[in-house]
Amino acid sequence: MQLNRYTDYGLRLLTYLAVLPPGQRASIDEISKVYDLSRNHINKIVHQLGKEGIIETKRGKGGGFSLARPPEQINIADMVILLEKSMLIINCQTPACRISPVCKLNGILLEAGNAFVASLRKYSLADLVKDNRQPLIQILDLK
Amino acid sequence: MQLNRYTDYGLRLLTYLAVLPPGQRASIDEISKVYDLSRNHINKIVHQLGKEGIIETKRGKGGGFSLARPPEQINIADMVILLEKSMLIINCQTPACRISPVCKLNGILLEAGNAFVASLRKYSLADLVKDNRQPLIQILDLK
DNA sequence: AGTGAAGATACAAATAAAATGTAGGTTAAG
DNA sequence: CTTAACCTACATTTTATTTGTATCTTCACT
Repeated sequence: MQLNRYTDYGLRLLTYLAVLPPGQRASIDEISKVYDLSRNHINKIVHQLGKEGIIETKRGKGGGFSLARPPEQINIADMVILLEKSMLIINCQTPACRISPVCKLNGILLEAGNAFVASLRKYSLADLVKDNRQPLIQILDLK
Repeated sequence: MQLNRYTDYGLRLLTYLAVLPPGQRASIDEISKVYDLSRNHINKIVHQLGKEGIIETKRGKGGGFSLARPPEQINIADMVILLEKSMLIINCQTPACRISPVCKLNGILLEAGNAFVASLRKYSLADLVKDNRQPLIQILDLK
């Protein structure tokens, strides 16, 4: 019942980008250093988010990446769903459960999972930065 | 973002007990066989649920266990919280996140976790059995 | 009393998933 | 053509979960 670190790191990364002044780019190196996280993990996340169109990546010297849309338009729920491999709360198939054809548990857990996502959906990246951009800029050593 | 098998098995076990005619007892052997699950895992779950007072266990010949309260009074949310080791959605401490003092993410995820639990809280063990006791009895080979 | 069936308890091993690491490829700026 | 950046693939390590083995204790029945 815990999100993967991959997802966690992804959200930290997106927070970083939300704080970054528009027009500026971040690099994998920069982010893995400031948060002290596995460079490779950040690498993978950047790659995925790039493919998914959440961030715009630029190769080569002076390259890097930045949010593809304004933070207001990037929803937390979407990001969690994207980064987390699976949102299934239980797996009735493995190991197979013989009562699954008549079991109501799956529906109940599905509903709860939806409630989780619906709650997240109230927030966007902008909410992560609202009212605390300055302290974030300082801690993240930006500008 | 998935419950442990331990929790899953625990819920299957509780479903079994909810279907069981009042006054009857189940055994570890019986349950691990009918669901085809690790005997040891079921053993541990029975032990925990016994300690927590959810089920009443009886040692010795003719022993076994059954629900300590009527299914209506056993809430799904409570069972998930009990069985799952931790309900924390992320861990800002390990690996430590330097922005955590000013980070709003934790609060947002906490709120979502609460929404998850609140959704589960609408249901009790009785709801798992309502309207499908007969097919369950058949599949579980009871009586 | 003795036997067998049941849960209680402890620890060890195996498995799977996640996290991390290494290496080289590709692109683009200067 | 060199350097800085992302891209891609694969290998390794670590951790948590799951499963297994063994023994102890309790209790009913003979």
